[in-house]
Formats: sequence, structure tokens, C-alpha cells
Amino acid sequence: MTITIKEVAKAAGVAPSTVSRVIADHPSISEKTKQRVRAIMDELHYYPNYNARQLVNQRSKTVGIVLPEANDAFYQNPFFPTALRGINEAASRHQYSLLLSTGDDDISRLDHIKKMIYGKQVDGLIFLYATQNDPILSFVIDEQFPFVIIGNIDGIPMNSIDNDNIRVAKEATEYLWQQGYQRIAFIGGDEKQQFIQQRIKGVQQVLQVHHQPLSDADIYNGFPFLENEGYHIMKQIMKTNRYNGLVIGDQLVAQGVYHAILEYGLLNEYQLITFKPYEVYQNSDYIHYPYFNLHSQQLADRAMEILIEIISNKSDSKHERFVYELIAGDLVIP
Amino acid sequence: MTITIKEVAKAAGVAPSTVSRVIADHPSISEKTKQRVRAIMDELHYYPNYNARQLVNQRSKTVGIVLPEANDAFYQNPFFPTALRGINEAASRHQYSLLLSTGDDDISRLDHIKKMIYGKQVDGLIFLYATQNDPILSFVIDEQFPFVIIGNIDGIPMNSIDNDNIRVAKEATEYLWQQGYQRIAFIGGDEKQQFIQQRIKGVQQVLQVHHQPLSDADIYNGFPFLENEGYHIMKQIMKTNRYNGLVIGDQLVAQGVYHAILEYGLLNEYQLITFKPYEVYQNSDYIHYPYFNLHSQQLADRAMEILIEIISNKSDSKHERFVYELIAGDLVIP
DNA sequence: CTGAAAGCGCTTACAG
DNA sequence: CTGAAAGCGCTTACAG
Repeated sequence: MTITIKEVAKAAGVAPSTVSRVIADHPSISEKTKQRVRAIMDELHYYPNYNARQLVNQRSKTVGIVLPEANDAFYQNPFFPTALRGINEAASRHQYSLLLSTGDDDISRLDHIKKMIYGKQVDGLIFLYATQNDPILSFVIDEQFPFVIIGNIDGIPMNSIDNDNIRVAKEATEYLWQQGYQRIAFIGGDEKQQFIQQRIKGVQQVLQVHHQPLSDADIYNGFPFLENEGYHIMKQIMKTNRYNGLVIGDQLVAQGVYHAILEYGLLNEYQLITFKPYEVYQNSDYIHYPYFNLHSQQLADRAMEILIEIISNKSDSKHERFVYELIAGDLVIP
Repeated sequence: MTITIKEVAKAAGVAPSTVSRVIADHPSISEKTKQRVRAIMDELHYYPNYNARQLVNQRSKTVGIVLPEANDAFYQNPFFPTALRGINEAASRHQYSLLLSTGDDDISRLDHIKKMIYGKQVDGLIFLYATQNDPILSFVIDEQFPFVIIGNIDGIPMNSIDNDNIRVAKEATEYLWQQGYQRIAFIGGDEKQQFIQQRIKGVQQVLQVHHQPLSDADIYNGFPFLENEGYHIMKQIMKTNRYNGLVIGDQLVAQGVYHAILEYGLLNEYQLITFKPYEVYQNSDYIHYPYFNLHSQQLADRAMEILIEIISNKSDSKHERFVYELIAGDLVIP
């Protein structure tokens, strides 16, 4: 049998409402009563029923994590678990629960999100991806439901957190340039991802300054962020002998590229630089190439913090106000 | 204002109980009424409140995912997102929700799990790790709360799903042996993980048969499952020149090992073989070394299926009965 | 400082 | 085939 507030009340010789107030640490209850009730609660192993609490409170203290349509590139990218870790930490700090979205296709995913929201299961959402024309995103914007997106979408105001992708790409490009690698290509992947567009922009801006504009032919896109894609692209590139500096938009792709270079023994011909969600090999000589640490864990942690802030402040103003935070990246040099 | 069963009832000219029965597709309600009520539900965009439903039903149709204490080796290992994907798919198929456990240390993790269970937030749990003397595991065993563990723990009966680690390790070892690589070492990592012990056993069994037993000195353990650990171990090993075949217990470690070999140009000296959660590079020549595909996604999918089965059949028998499933691994050869 | 009562939005015997 | 009523386990005005 499960212990409810009633049992505790009876055992403590008080009313259920008093027990409820003790749980909430309500100031109007005397210390003596509080202590007595708490002792009973411990003794009886009382735990509040969240369903009842959430029903009456009309809020759940839980956040939904919105995943994209299932695909290898997302699930294999270290960004995903790293972000989850950050969200998890922040959730734990604030005693929030985390509900995962499910569903393969757009229909079932949207359906699940609607159930979560209308069913009062979540107070807010965190999007772990940012793609244009996403039906779920459109839906929550319409509904004005609280959410934070990791990444950004041009032209639509929303709460978001992101890396300063233009900036890190600029710094990356400048680094190659300063090192003397001045025949530069950008290897991206999925060009529909905003961050790829932004990183391209960064590279372009720097090369513009150096009067050596990046042409469209120097931008490699149109493939998923996977190691073997980078590997094959690089095998093509090596044939041309056109570049010596490579800015690579994704770290898995970079790994494939690096493998190709290593296999062909051309480490001295190419310098590559990429972007990673965390610092991979501290204090180790196992480092192959420079990269920017994007601190994805902290990024996601902040996403959660921002969301909680938004949920808590809700309804206190008529005008719209959005949070847009940028997380800096650090250059890590072998 | 949110639409409840009452509003629907009023609009349809029926009682709330009738609406409830329509939602449940209760056979005693006439088709006419059902259709009328459903039309109204659509029109009004009615969505059931899950908190109310779960409160009265005393079950949540949600499963808790139990994560280990936060550490790099877990979050960086591709097993984690792969397993999550499998669980997610099965959850979606069965209309189950997924709640993530949170907390850094053992205390706060156990605390959260207790809240989940006693607070009636979850009907069952899936453990994404299997370590001896885990306080959460002990707790749920004591409570007889439904759970499935991915992996296994010797000597304690519980519902579990796992790869046949001894078998894949045997096959891996036999493969090396047949290829002529007969000076064999095992590179593990975290020897407290059951699957490492099992894989060691597999290697030992095969070498025993070939009258060339694996000595303790040929087993490398005592480090986390990370690339640079494999890299450094391998650099040590290469100095000794004692082996030509390497069975590597974890794929991240294997990657580090491979890098070391590649850097030193010793690809012809060593043959390695490892175990991966998914098939990495289908139809591609970007494959470095043979490995066993452990099908972690399907494994986790099955974990969820088994759990749902257990939850549904609960209380129908007095005697204890546990499910123990093994997923086969496939050798993938470059 | 504490209690009795109403209500959150559902479901499910019990009647009819 | 359908409805009125009780109840799931909480919280929170309203009294006192």
C-alpha cells in the first residue's frame, strides 16, 4: 500500500492540508508541527504523488527534449550525448525532470509533442537541432509555448543559444592563414544546417580580407556528417592538389578527412582545423590537428537554465522578449 | 482556456463519463455517439490531461532511463546514443514516454529514482549500464520494481539483455588466429565492467584450445574507455614487439590503438579486432579493421520491448520469472 | 497557526 | 447504451 498525505496526517494527528503545507515548507506552520510531521514522513517513507501534484499545480517541473527525425548523422555525432549531459546536469540542479520526445517521422513527432504540451506533461521544450521549416518549431512558435533552441534560425525571433559560428570560423581561417596555409577549402556537409552556413560566412569574410575570396568550388557540401563522407571527399580533394588548408565544419567529417590524409602519408601537405563539442585530449600528445572547443555541454546547460528562467517569469509582461546567448569557442592547438 | 472532458461532454450533449469511454473506445458506447463525440473532440482540439489520467489509472505508461554517474567514458561512447535511439523507437511504437534519470553522485541519483518510482512517474526502468554493487540496482531489486538491465551481473537474477560477449570474443580471437596472428593480447579498459570480464574469458577459452594460454600480462586494463588511453597503451605495446594480434574490448580504445599503429606505420605488423555498437561504414572502403557489430540499437529496442511485456504481465504469478536475452554479434570484415 | 472543503481532470464501478 | 457519483492524491483559498 502506498503512503499518502492522509496517512501521514492521521499518524501525526493533523489535517492533510497541514501536511501539504509542511511539504511546501509554508511559513505559517509552526516549527514544532513541521518537525513532527517530517519525522512521520520519514518514518512512513512518504513520497508525494507527482501526478496529483502536477494535476493541481497545473505545471510539471519537467522539460521536454525535442529530438530530430532519427538519422545516423545526429545519433552518431558526439554533440548529442554531450548536450544531453549538460541538460541533465542543469535539470538535476533545479530538480527538473526530463522527458524525451519520440517518433520517427514528422507526423508522429509532432503528435507526441502536442500530447506532451496539451497533456500538461512539460512546462517547456529544448530543441536539440535547428532546421528551417520544422513543423514542430512552427507549432510551438504559434502556440507561444516556452522553448529554447540550440542553434539558430535566421529571421525568426526565438529563445536560442548557440556558438558564435561566424567568429570561430573566422578565427579558424585566420589561424590557418597565419600558419602559412593559404590555399583554403571549406568542407561542410549538410548545408541546410544553419551553423554550416555561418561557418562558411566566417571563412569567406577572412579570405575576403586577404583578397583571396572563397569560391563556390572551394566549398564542399551535400553529404551527412559522417566519417566516411569526409574520408571520400578528401580522397577526391587530394587528387587535385589545390589546397593546403582545410576548415572542416564537423568533427566526424574531420576525422574521416584526417584518416585519408594519414593513410596517404600527406600529413605535411595539409593542415586541417575543425570544431568539437568538448576538449578531447587534455594533456596528451594524442592530438592530431587544431580545433575549436565549442563547449557543447555548457551550451546545453545554459539552454536549460534559460528555459527555466523563461518558464518561471512567464506572463509577467505584455511585450515579447527573447534571449539569445552566444557561447565562445576556444582554440585548442596540438 | 484548456478544453477538458467536461467541455466536450457539454458540446456533445453527453455526460463526461461517456466522453471518457469514447476516448477509451469502450465497446458499450454506440458508434453514433462515438462518432459525434470524436467530431467534437477534434473540433475543440481536445487533448487528455495526462496527470489526471495517470493519477486515476495509477500507471504512467512511461519508462525511466537510468544513466550512470556522469563520466566522459560513458557519454563519449557511441553505445549511449545508439541505445537511446533503440529505446526511443520502441517507446514510440508502443506509445510510451521516456523519462531520463538525473543526478551526478550516487545519492542524488538514487534520490531521483525513488521520486520517480514512489511518485508514480514511471512504470519501469531501463538500466543503461551494469556495474556491481550499484545502489540503485540494489534498491529496485529490493523493491521488486520492474526493470531491464542492458548488460548483466553475475549471480543475481534479473531481467536483462546483453550481447553474447564470451561468444563474440571467442569468434574474434579465432579469427585472428586463423589469419595467422597468434601472438595475442587483450586490451580492455574498465575491468569492473562485466562485459570486459566476459570478453577476456572468450579470448582465454580460444587460446586455451590452441595451447597458448593468455597470461595476465597479456591483459591490459585499468583505464577508462577513451581513445587516447588506447593510443598510449599501444605506444607502450609497440615497444615490446610481443604481439601481432590484438583483441580490443572497446571501440573508442580501438580507435586510439589504430591511430598509434597508423602513426608508426606498423599496419602490417598488427591485426586488431574490436566490437562496435553499429555497422559503421557499409559499402565503403573506409574500413580499417575487422569488428563485431553488436547491434546496440536493436539490443536497446528489445530491452524496451521486454520491459513493456513485464509491466503488462505484472502480478499474474507468484513465482519469479526472469527474462535473459542474448543478441548475436556479426563479424564485419574490411 | 491549523482545519474543512472544494477542486484539478480524469476513470470506473454501480444503476438504470 | 448512458449517466450520476465517488475517488485518485494532492493544493489552496477561506474560516477560525
